[in-house]
Amino acid sequence: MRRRKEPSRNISIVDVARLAKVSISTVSRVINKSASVKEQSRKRVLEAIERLKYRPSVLAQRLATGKSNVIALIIPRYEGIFYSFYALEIIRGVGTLTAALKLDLLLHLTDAYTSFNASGVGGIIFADIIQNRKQLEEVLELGIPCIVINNYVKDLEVSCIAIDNQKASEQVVDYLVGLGHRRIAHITGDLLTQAAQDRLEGYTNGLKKHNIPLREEYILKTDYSRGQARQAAEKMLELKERPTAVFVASDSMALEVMALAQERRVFVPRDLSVVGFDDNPSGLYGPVALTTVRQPLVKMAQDAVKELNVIMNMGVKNVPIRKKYFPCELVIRDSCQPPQQ
Amino acid sequence: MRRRKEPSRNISIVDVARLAKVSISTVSRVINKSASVKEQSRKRVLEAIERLKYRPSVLAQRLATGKSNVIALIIPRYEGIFYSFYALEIIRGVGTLTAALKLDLLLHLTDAYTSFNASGVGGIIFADIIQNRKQLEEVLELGIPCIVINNYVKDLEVSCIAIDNQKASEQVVDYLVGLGHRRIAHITGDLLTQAAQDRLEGYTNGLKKHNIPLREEYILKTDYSRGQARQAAEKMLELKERPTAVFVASDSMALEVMALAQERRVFVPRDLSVVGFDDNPSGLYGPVALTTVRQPLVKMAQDAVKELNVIMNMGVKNVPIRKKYFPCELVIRDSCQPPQQ
DNA sequence: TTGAAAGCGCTAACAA
DNA sequence: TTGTTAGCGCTTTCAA
Repeated sequence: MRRRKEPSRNISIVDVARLAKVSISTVSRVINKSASVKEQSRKRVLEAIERLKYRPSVLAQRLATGKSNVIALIIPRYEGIFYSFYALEIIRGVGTLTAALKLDLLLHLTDAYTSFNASGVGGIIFADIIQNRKQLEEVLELGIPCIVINNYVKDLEVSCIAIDNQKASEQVVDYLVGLGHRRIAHITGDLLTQAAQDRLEGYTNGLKKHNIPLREEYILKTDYSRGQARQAAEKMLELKERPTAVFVASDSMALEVMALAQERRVFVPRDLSVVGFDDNPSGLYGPVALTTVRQPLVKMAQDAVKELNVIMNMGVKNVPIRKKYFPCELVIRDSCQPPQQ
Repeated sequence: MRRRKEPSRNISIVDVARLAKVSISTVSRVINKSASVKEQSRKRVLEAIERLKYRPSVLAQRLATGKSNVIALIIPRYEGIFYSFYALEIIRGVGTLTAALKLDLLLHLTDAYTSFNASGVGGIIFADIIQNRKQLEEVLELGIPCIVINNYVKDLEVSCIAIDNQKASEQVVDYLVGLGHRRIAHITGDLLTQAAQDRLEGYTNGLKKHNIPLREEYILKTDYSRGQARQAAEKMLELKERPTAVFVASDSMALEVMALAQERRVFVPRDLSVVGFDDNPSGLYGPVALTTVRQPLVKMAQDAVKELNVIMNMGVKNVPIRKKYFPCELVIRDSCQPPQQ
């Protein structure tokens, strides 16, 4: 496996020093713009660097300074994560901001078990915690700067930024009840995720608030996949007392529900009102534009990078732990109307 | 900026050696499962590692071996890259396979200019080359293992894997002509990308093959964004001699075109046949399922990782350069029919 | 303003 | 089977 070094050694700081006729310390100084260097030597060094096409080894720099500008984004890899709008939005938010801050981004898709070697990483963003709590605990124990997004972690000393799914879901119920609905179903996401749990809780709280009794058969559980959404919808449409409205835990599932309804000649919104979650642009191009909840995923991700960067610069112990919620917004389009009598 | 090392030194191989009462070489040996170590010492080392919660520094390992298991995925950051189905599919393909091969994935979104410091990286995948050819050339010059996807680079000594956009586009024209269409328009993607160029070329070749004269006004240029797609569609629908079919360079743009057509009471497929490109699942949930071209993006990306891994293990000079095309597949759904007379 | 030298944490050749 | 030691390429004291 391991080969000997290629005959052509990499050019290093030593070569530059030799060519510029200075010591390596001086070269280091000009690279880092630290300390003062005589203009003349500086110029010679710069020239040498140019001529040799020298690039400092970030590895060696990190080893020597003990500082790394790499941040790792850890995304739990559950079934279908990659079909989710969610993942891309997070990557987008983190990706743009790390680039802007000149940080390197290590993308790590993890299952629950593989342990992640965080050495060499300056900070970590956990995009949700699903079955990988142990990883988080390990990182905290090592004192590596770290922040959790999309999961409001109550029982650990770690900063986190989450979406207020519960409140948003309550508002969805408020809205539907406001339209006159009483038979409101909920197709959940994967209840291993906090988001799905919170949406379910918001739904039940919402009903409670309006004195609408909870019905077991109106709660249909899925894993966020389109396949299960379809099954759930089938079950739902076959109920003797069919709901007049359904709140679906993601837009892509809501689209599947609408597609199935159409096949079954159940018309949205006339016969069935549908609300999704995500504000996925796909929701715009169907026969009926989907009413949904917009969550500021990109902003949340960017905020996380900003905050993490602060922690990395100030030191874990010098930044207070902060836990916050970002609000969502109900986006009303065409998929809901008052129920037919 | 630079702080002194925290008082609590990281635990290193030395600590483990001390605790296990062996030399650091022995510790290194058990970490790497290299050479043979007496079972007894091995056990002591393992225990020490456990007790100290020791994790080898990947930085130091890489520096010492000169080998890195990090591969960088460089994605050109043009407007809207992150809204593209393309980017996520690539990340998905690369992400899953790097995980499987136990490689770390560095995600780098680049504009044309920022130079990427490749030191510390074992290999690089360029996801398309748009305005960043210089980066590629630099990497090649440094002799870093590298592979380009989604761009068939003819004039550089580098392996590449691309989609056969041209052939696929010709087939689209064949199909439309086969249905009886002669007035076929094309809404292009960003012509800075090779994919968009090739699709345009396939379109023109297809027409030529069927002796259909090319019409300037039937070629509408965009940057792949939905906004420009809408503008292009508006222009197209206002032509005196309106096309009966349009081949759109991406599904998301095709959806926008269909949405606009509907607003204008131009019915798809009756009044206008539409073909997209990507096989984006969003195409399935509209009023009319979109006929499109399926491109094996994920496979291509995975193949790239495999190939890159080989290069990384064998050495750049010991692996022949290979350039290949992956074929596409026309997926016929409901958005096309013979033209009305 | 500069250079020598001691790390940073690890691997691997060599000797024992 | 083990330990000693010389790197890997850089930063950073310390002394000059």
